[in-house]
Amino acid sequence: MTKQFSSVWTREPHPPRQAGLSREQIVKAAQEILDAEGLEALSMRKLGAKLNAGATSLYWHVANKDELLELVYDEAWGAVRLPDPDETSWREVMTTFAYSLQDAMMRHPWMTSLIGRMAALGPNALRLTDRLRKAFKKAGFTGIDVDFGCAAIMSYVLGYTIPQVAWIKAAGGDYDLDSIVAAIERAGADYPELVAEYRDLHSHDPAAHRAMAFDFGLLCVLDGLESRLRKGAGS
Amino acid sequence: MTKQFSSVWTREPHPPRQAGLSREQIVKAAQEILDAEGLEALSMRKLGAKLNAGATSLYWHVANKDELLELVYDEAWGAVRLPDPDETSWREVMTTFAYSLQDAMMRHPWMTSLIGRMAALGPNALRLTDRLRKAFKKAGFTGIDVDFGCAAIMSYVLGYTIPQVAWIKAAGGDYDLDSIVAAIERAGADYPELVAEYRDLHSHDPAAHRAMAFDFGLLCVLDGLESRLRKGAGS
DNA sequence: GAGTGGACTCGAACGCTGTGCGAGACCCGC
DNA sequence: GCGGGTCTCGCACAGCGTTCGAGTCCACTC
Repeated sequence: MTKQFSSVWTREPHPPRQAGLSREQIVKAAQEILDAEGLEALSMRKLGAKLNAGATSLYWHVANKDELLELVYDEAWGAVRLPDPDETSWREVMTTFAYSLQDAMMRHPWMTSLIGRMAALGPNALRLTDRLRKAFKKAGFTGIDVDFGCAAIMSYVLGYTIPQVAWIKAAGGDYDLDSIVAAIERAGADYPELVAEYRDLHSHDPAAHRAMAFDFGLLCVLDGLESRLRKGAGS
Repeated sequence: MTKQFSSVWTREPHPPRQAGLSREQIVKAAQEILDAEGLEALSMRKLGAKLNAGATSLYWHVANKDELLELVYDEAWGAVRLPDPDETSWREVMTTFAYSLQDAMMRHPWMTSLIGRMAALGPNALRLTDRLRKAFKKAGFTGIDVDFGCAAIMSYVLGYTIPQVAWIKAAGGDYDLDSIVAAIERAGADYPELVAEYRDLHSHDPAAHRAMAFDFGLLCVLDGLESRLRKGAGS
């Protein structure tokens, strides 16, 4: 940023405190650091510096780092889409939801580290579960089966994506297939068959393979849910 | 610890170096700390103290803390059971595997924090995936469906258990239902319906509910897999 | 205009972390 | 006795989250 001729003497009334610090601003900056550099790179000092503020100033707006993480975490949950079940078929709603959730986790890899550490109890997360439950009810599930259904599809998507993201991280962040395969080869000398199949598997487009594998399991879950729906048990 | 009359002069030949430090010993002690106090409580200094050694002595046997965590992590994977597919039905093998994996994660809650952070490439983890693949082949899956099947069941179990463990942690480690419900009530004032259902849901035995929900999703996945097996596609 | 009180910022400091470094201790084969 | 490899560890460094208390600024009231 080029500086005009202006100094302490000629500046406008309120330049340093430009609207001050706000909670939303802090959360937004934190998310940017997290997305760009990962969970371990986020420190209060760095975050303060990014906002042209002292590290300890943040503690006026946020109780501590954990609370800050909860805020960013819930913000990320807010990006997950779940179509209106009144306008779309049940399976389509769930499919869109599943892909949207996976997408959010891929775009914010730090989420996967938080899922195992703190419960998602923020307003966005609650809104999402509420809407997910409504979608299941709309589809015809009743009683405790609503819970079970929500848990089933949620579990699958999380469980598929979390290790996936861990692998991407382990490979250096850019899904470098060669290094993954190399690591497996180095570690798995005792299982030549497994190594060979892995190598064969990943010689094709990895993104396409990932999408197919995700879809396969998703269809399994949805088929399983649908057959239970048709049996119409309802605890 | 009370000290006998003994000093530098009267001690026996090799008292301090009592068999020295070993990698296995370190990993074992680390696992004990992790199980008892959680991931964040593990520090190199504390681990050294537990072994009556200096913190930096550990670095002779282990490259750094991350490598140490990989070792303990893989050790935990080694505890997961997968029955011999020659002696048991396919679905039973998978069910036992699923419950054993869930059990391992429940007993070592720190695992859930590591799954999203590092890939499971240790010998125990590789052996397990190798055996899982063999079980799927034995069941009749072929080609790429073997991978897809492994991913599907693995994903479901991980995805179900990881948030579950996070909730237990959030509730203070002892699955204190009241505090979970209270937290939801506090956070979810906008979704009275959801809160009411949660409260109703958890008023019964939580462990039983957890088992039922887990089983429900597991059956969905297994049914979905089985129907695909019968169709006998095989990419 | 002077004064007061709340909102907000921030530098210094504390106790903690992982880890590099170099000095030392111990034991074995010469 | 004497290297030399194996192993231990105290010191130090940079960084962390967080507390505390002093200080700045703004809006308001006399």
